[in-house]
Amino acid sequence: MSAEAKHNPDTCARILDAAELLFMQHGFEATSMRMITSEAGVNLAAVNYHFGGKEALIQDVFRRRLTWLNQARLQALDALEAQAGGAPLKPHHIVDAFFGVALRMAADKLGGGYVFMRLLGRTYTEPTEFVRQFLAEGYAAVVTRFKAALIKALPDVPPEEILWRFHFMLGAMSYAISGTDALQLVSDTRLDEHDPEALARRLMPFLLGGLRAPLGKLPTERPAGPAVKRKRAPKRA
Amino acid sequence: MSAEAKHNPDTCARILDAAELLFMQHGFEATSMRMITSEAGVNLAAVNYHFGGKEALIQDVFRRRLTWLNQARLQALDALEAQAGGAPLKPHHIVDAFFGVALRMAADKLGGGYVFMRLLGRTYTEPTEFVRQFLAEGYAAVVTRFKAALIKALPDVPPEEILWRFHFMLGAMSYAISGTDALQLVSDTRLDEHDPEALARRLMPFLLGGLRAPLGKLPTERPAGPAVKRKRAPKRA
DNA sequence: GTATGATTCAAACATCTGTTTGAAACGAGC
DNA sequence: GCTCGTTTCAAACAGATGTTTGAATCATAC
Repeated sequence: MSAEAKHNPDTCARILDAAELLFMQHGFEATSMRMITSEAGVNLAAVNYHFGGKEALIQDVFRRRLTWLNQARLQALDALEAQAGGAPLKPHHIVDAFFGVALRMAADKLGGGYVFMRLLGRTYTEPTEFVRQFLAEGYAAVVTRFKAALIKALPDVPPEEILWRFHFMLGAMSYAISGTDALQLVSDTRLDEHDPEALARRLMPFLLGGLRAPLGKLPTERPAGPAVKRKRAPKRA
Repeated sequence: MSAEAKHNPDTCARILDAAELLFMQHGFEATSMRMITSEAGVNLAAVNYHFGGKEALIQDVFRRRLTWLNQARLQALDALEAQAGGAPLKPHHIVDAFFGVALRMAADKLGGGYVFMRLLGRTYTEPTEFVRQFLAEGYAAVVTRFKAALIKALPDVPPEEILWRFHFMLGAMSYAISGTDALQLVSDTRLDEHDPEALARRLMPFLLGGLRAPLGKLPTERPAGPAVKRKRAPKRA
């Protein structure tokens, strides 16, 4: 049961906080119940008592913040569309409604939004089957709405291309939030950029630049037909 | 020992292939020795005999392909710089030397490059401590070289910004390769785009668009200090 | 043939995993 | 005082984990 009705709310919250942090740091499988309960300062059996098991705990960790995040995104989009009154939105605003909201949530270090967004970022590429399906349900409505808005806002970009670029943007944001840990992997200069404003100021132009980039050229050769490989098309040389 | 000298090379290769695949699918912690050895069709003790343990196996899984990948990247950059003869390279070519090489490796489905690139993509955000340090060593030289080339090629973008955008590009590529699995999470329309040429044609423009995007405006207040912003160069509306 | 070293194999190692249990402690209502 | 439902707790559960062991098998050289 999701931390309401009966159940000690303090114990539940402590478990959720500890699990969120440890899942972010070590992943689901590498985080044991004993790590969680000892970090939370509760008895080992508490997780099974309050949540029912490890899988249910994982889902509640996401549920606690993901519903809020996606609702905030939809509300931001609603506000934009209401203000525009039928006219296509500016890509800049759409991107901000989706990614800006997430970045501002990640800015909330004390409230735990920061930890959660990092957890969410790494969960995209580490999809345990039941977690993937769980995430898919929560995201279906949001992605549909934003995809439609982007298609309307970018009539020059084919819809299929927009979906891919959406995907690429998710990747860039995920890395942006995972942030310095992965960056120091890639560079000796440690960039302690945990200022969310600055991060948004870096990421947003990148996302928009990629989203509105001119389309890639089709391969010049291959004139017609389903990829019949002819003798050996001589390239320039 | 890294699959050379003594040791049955067939057994070692089968273990590496199985481990690579299972690590990509389930992650390191969730993949047991018994899964690996049974998938490879070898005895349970074979991993410890040939590699010394699970951690050493993980490192060899990466070593097998990562050194080749990064050397190919450096060679591509070498060729570009030799051809340019001191002149700054075109960003398009630098990006292709780094990400294009990776995408072409990912295109090698039969040779295992595809599985490996997906594994590598998800490993960035799932950094077990010892794996992170291991990756950092392999990447240090490459990133240094490419960062320098990009700084030279993009004099308008501050070096720090370039490093971040490098990071964002890594994220986008990681998601691009993790590809459809995460995308179907985000959309009902299944995009079976496993054609690497098409993927590169989608990703490259996105990366370049992000890399060359105009800088984000500083917060409007904060008048003085470094980076004095002059009036505001008006672009086309 | 035998001898030697590398490789495989089944079995067991201690330790950790998620979960369950039943009794103890708690807190409010009366 | 007592009772009742909720919550905590230490202990144990069966099963899986990575690793080790010592004998069996193999290949090769003599």
